[in-house]
Amino acid sequence: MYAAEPHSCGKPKYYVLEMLPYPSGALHMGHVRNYSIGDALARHMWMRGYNVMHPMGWDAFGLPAENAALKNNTPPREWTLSNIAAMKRQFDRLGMGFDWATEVTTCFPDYYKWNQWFFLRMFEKDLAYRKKSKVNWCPECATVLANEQVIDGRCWRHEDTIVEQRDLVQWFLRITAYAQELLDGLDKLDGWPEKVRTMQRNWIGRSEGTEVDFGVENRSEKIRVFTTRVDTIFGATSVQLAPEHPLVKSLAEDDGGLREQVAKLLDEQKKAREAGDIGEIEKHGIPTGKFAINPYSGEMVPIWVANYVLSDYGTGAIMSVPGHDARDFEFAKKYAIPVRRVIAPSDPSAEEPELPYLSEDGVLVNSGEFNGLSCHDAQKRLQEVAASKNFGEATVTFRLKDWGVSRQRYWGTPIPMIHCERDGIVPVPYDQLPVLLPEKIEITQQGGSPLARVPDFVNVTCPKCKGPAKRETDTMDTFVDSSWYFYRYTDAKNAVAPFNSATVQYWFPIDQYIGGVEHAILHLIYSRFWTKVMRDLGMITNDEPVKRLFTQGMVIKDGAKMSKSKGNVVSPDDMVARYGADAARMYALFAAPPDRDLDWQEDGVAGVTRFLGRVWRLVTKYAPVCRSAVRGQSKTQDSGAVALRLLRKLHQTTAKITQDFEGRWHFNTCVAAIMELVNEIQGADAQLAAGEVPAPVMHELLQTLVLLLAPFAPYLAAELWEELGGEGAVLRQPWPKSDPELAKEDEIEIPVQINGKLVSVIRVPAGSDSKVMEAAALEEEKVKARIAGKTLAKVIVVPGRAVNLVVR
RNA sequence: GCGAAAGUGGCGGAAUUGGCAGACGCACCAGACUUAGGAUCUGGCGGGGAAACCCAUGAGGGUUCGAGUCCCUCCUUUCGCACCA
Repeated sequence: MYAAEPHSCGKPKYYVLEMLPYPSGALHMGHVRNYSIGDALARHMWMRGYNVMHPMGWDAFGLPAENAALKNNTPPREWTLSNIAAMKRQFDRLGMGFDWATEVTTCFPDYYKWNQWFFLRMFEKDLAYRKKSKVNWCPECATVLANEQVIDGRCWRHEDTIVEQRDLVQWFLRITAYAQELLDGLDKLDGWPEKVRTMQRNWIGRSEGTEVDFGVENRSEKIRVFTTRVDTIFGATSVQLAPEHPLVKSLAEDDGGLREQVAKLLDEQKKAREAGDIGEIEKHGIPTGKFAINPYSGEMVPIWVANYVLSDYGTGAIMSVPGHDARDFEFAKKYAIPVRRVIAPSDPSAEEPELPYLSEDGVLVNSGEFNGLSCHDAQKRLQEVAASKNFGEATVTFRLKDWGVSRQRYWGTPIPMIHCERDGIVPVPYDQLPVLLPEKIEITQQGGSPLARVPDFVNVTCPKCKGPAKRETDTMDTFVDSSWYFYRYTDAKNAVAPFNSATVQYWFPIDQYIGGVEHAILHLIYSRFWTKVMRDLGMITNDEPVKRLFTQGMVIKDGAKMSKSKGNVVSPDDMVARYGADAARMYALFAAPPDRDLDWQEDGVAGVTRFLGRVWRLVTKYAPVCRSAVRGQSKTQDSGAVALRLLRKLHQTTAKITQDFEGRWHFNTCVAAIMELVNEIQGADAQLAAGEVPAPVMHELLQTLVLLLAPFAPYLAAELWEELGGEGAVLRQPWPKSDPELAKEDEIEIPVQINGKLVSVIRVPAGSDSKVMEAAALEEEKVKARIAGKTLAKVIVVPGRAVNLVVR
């Protein structure tokens, strides 16, 4: 019933997707909200006649399975699969219309085989590589984390655990190769929230500038600095090195005192990082006693080591220009380093602004042959000089780093690589994929990957030399799994390729993706990267995976995020048991607009249950009348005022909801509109009971009501559809159309203001022109009384809206 | 510190473009039905006032015939970024 149809079905396609859950064992309210939104949209689009893909799967690898294994002595696979089964039952109880035929479970070899396949392809393209590097280590996870998984110096899963820095050899994916394209692509993603695009822009962190080599007095080394303001280089009065800069190490070799002080600086830096406030660190520095040579001026400036210079941004060294940089100014004041003006206002008669002068609006002074150039021109000119004299160049620096994907854990995709003493790193041949994750192994949280202690797994034959070799024992970051899972849905059973390209081309890009904003720079940047890689491998033609992204708000309770420690967790199962799935879903849509946080109030759910009960009683009461309606019988001919009024409300409601699905997505007001409609029908109960509304009208009223309800309360809609004698499944019915003629009011209420203050309300025929409205307003008793004896200075009439009388 | 979003009854929230502030729901109050009601139905429900009316959308100013909505200043909350050179 929920399956997508073949491409040849002739219908337009619509791919609606919600982020797949981690199989923790139970859905939470955030899930209920997320999937209620997606499911309502899928059902609506289905009824609108689209070929809808609405799949679901499981992000099934990850550390919690290992923790559970340790705790309960259950193998991760078993734990994961039983969780999936339990959560699937929850989904079914909630009535979520997923197509389970295309279910994807990332911990199954038929899926992770393709992670390995992609890894090998990336290795061939030099997009996967191994290097020793400073990496983030979470002691709690006992594994490495990607930069994106470190938040304020803490682990994204353990917010109390400080991430350590370790030097390790790790596998990386070269996401930086796409940094510029990932950035440029954001401009075109106008279906994405601006917030998410901004977050990604900040994360990518593009910065244009210049790299310049400073010489070092009496040494052959150079200090390469990165600056965005090379135009201020004549104002550089010192050079500042990061404590971990290689030159610092070499200077400290024959200077024990320096070594000690640098160690202190490093320690401060580390502590600040751990406290999550590197921005607040008190600036500290040590003069090395050595001098650097400004390549433009030949000037000698002291070399310092400073705790605020980061080794992993830019070149790990900066030129310090206190006259034109706030931070350098602060530092220079503290250590009595000279401050020099090198930028003056363009207007020579203007007063010289106080230092530090940070603006780029000005001309160079005290800058030798470059005096008089504007900042902008000077930057260009200085870059040209540096390039021609071979001591520097224009560069672009990104904050984005390559994606470290090695994890020293068991429950993940094995990295398909072999270490051979003779041949080095040898990829596993494609025909030997998948590298299966061994089962029945002992899991511990210490001493590296658990896989390293499985001899059958580790010891292999080198594919090249056939000699003994060792398998890579790290597994992949689980964000690899979720970087391309939505492509697999389109062709989930494919045994010879990750997917069929033509099928993907039909379905992609995803028309609507729905999930939490917490993945704004994790999953959502990785999957954009993966899409670009697959495109460059010739597998797909789209540049971006997702056309429209929607980030729903959080579900909170009593003003706080639901959490076990706060004891304010509401269980979906409990809600379904007590109020029903329809009520729980509908409340999740009704209580707040989808993009805002939602405060879960149980009384509110009870209210929705009451409402659904009213609908049930109303529809079943008049179902016999509806069933007696003769097909094709005229609806409006012999209808009285009540019938026409109800039909009008019905068609207005239909128009409102239809319009909302097309973009605004204020489902809270859609539910409210349905409630209003029901209130109006119910308010006419006496007339209905007296038979004043003809059967064909009752038929249209109630059938349409049920259809409007179908995306929001699927169970009730299905049952009532049957009650009304409707044929086929509700989801197979065409979405109701609003007839503008029937929806039109014939008389409208117009507020009448005097000097902008509301005085009265008049009723005029719809479409009345200004003259008619003005006349009617002036005729109104209250208005008459108010303007008696005064001068009518001006009359403002907004047709169909308002009348305002300006009197003196 | 920088950037973004938000601030409306006792509560969640309505108010496409400036045009009746408080839709819809919750809670509460009153009534009906009832042996009973945590069921159902009907009505009320921003504040002041007997009423006519007046006041009210975080605070203060402005634009306008008219401002919850647009502009300026400030306050508060949430989120993101933060020695990024």
